Amino acid sequence: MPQFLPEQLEDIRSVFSDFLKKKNLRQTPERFKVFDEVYASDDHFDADELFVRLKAKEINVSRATVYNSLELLMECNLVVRHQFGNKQAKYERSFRYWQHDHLICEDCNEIHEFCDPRIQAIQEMVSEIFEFEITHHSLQMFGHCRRDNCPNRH
Amino acid sequence: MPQFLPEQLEDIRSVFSDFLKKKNLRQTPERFKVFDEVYASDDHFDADELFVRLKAKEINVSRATVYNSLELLMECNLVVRHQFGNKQAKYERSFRYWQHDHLICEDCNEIHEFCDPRIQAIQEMVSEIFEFEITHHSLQMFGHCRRDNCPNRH
DNA sequence: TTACCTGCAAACTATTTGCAGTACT
DNA sequence: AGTACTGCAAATAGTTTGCAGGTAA
Repeated sequence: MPQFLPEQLEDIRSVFSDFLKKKNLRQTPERFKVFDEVYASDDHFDADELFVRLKAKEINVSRATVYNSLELLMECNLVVRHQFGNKQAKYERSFRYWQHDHLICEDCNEIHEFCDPRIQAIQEMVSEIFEFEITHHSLQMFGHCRRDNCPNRH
Repeated sequence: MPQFLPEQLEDIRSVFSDFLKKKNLRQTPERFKVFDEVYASDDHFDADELFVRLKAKEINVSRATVYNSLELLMECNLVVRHQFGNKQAKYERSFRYWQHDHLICEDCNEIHEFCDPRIQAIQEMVSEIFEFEITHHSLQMFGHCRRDNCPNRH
């Protein structure tokens, strides 16, 4: 996932800001601290990781507020949540980074991203056959990477 | 998913039985009660649902044993577990019913199954590109069905 | 000023674990 | 007979909720 330039970040920040305004929600510093931390990271993280990262920077935002803010960021499509099979949800920023799926090594939990247009085609076909309006999908492939230093290597 | 004939069921039951024997695990009545209930149902259920179904038939098996037995049934490929985004896992029987994916209505939670060979092709390509040995995948499509009586219809 | 928001801790939900007694093999 | 298994209840993990202040608008 690419890193954003400062001015792009400013634009994305205002997407969040506008969303809050439109919904008559408050622009609290905590919400923007969560936003900043999310958009400073370019990986997949869980809610607690985000909480810890903030704490490490001596930014004190409660866990409850982290969850609340992630929820809002998901509502305005700046964050997506994934359920990779473990019990805790993983999040990632998603501004202009819609369609991609995940490949996960079950030995070292490394996550790779891929994108294949055939998935879109399958989606359209399934949509037609079942007469569904499909809004999104979730595809993960699991297996074993072949890195030499992968722990518990298969 | 098809229902099984009594003699097929007997064969599948012996797959479980043989598995337990090979692993030096005990053939307890509780384990077979769980097996029977799983193979009597042709839908997607969670652990608690199975527990309740057994209870309704006055078959008393503890929740802990339900989880334990489902784990064993997964080990011998008679059951698969799915994480559909909600926090509780869904299970379904999987004897000779390997490759299929799921389409889920977010309004009524109805689950449909589909199968598309292109997914296999994508899997092979991803496997090659990332040098992974892919063991399995998990694909769900989410959306809105168009049934008239779908609650909270979109 | 006035709700909405935050932080805290308690509640909750799904699942796992520890332990004493039970029952396969 | 011996040890794995069961049921129960308590522990755990991730997330949500209730409530008493705090604060954006």
